[in-house]
Amino acid sequence: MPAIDKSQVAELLDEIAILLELKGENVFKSRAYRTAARAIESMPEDLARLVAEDRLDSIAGIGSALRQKITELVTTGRLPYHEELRASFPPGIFDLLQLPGLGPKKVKILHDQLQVSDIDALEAACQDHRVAALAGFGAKTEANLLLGIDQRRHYRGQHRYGDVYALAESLVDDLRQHPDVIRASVAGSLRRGKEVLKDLDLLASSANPAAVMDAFVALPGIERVTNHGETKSSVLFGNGLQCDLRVVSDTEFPYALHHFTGSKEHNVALRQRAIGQGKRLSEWGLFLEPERAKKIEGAELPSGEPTLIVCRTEEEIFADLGLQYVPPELRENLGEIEAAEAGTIPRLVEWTDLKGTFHCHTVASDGRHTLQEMADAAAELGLAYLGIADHSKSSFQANGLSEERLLAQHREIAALNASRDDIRLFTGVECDILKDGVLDFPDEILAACDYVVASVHAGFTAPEEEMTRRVIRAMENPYVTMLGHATGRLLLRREPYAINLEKIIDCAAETGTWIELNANPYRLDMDWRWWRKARDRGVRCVINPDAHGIDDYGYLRVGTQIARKGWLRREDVANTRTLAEITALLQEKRNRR
DNA sequence: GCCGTTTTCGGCCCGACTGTTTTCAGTCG
Repeated sequence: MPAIDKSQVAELLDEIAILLELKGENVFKSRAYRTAARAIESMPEDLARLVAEDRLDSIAGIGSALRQKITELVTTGRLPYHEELRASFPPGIFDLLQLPGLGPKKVKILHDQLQVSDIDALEAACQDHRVAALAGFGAKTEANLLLGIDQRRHYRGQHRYGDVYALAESLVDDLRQHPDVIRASVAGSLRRGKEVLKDLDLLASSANPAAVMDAFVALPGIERVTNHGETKSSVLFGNGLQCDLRVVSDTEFPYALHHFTGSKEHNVALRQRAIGQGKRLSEWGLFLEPERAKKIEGAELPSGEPTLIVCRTEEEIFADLGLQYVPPELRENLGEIEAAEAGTIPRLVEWTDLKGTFHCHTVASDGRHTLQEMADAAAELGLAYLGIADHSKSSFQANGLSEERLLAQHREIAALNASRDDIRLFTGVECDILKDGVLDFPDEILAACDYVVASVHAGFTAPEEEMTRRVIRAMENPYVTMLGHATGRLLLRREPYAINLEKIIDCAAETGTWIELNANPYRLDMDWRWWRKARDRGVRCVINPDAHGIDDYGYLRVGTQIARKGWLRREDVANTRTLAEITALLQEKRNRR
């Protein structure tokens, strides 16, 4: 039996918490399970050892009942208590909880009174107006639920970049290990760094495609093979992600890679350019077409059959077309071809350019790791500085810090800084922007921080004008260094709140406030479509992981690709600066008042 | 279900917002 790990235990405890809520149990009981889940997840010790030595209840939040259950789970791999709880509800009930406006209480009512056990049943009940007739529900709730169901359908079949790229990399690695594979790469929208994808496209070159295909469809983790051909196969993973692999000859590889990377709009524009030069570009090659060439004024008149213009790489394809190389992230036909022609494609920021980062949480608010652990992991990653930013007091749900706790954390940080020289910690706070744009802490507290992230965490439904005014007012506070997750969106889960980004960018330019590129894969906020404009207005970007644990530093890579997609260069991103430079930059921002 | 105790019970995290209600429950952050 494989050992069950901490995160699996935590996940199971969280599920028990949900089931208890659905049962209508004491809310503090379910909260106790959640607390225990967080405690297990974030404790440094080895779980199996703690169980073996019967020291579980030395952990705060774990008493005798949870000690017994966790011990049973870890030693036997099973927990009948959980299995019985789960068996008392239909599996579709968890989907219902995902709908906005539905919590455990209402789901319980729907389940008990209308026998609604999944999304489809809920939709039918709403359409029959059986839901509105229930006590505590009404016409508006019914309409909102239908809207939520609709939105969910719209999201179905789409995947977040952050949920896909690790799988994609391991698949490409697997392909490269195969003796018959010459070259392999991710293609499609993932390679372009799109924040949301419909499927995953892979490409390989080989002289023996059938062998590569056979190996591909047999890779672990594949749930179903939907297509298994000589040059193209499609498989389905457990999370519903479809993955296509195409295999071509190595000669065709660069053309195919360019073609399957897209975007369609970019490809169309590039093909038109080829035509203008008497050439033809497709997934199979770049050809010189004598018939086309003849029509071009002043062109030499070659004769005979179309001939392949041999390109070993994508770079050579662009070069033959008289263009600078266009990185995949820019291939959206949003001006990249014109820029490549003019030679003005910038050197885009790379994730190895990042020297440090900001906006990281600790156990002081809702993070999973201590200050020390967060610092150690960041140092190990090679970061020279780390900005801490736990929640401010209004974020009760996230255990936001009071003034006193914040200042205590500052002392802790000062002590850590004094004791080590491998990394420098900056004191900071993720300060809530309250209803009218007032910040959650007075200026003297903000002034005591090395930097401040200002974020909206409540009142999402305000009209655009009000929200914009609110955020602008916060940004006008000279102690605010950067704006956190500018639109509050959660990809494939929650739409952004209404806000006028044009005005926010203008305000950032005027006040020198940085705008965060929140690299959390659910957020990737501000959206890449706005960054080029922001950059041109002189607005500084800062790529932050919004880390709630040491594993979240990996988001920085995702965030950097989104920054690239927004045409950002190293100099546009504040945290590419060295420690000395960033220290000066923070000071410079403060001095603007 | 945990915790702490002036210890074996009683408190446990707060407040805005929404939609349902005429005073509040549920959801969300």
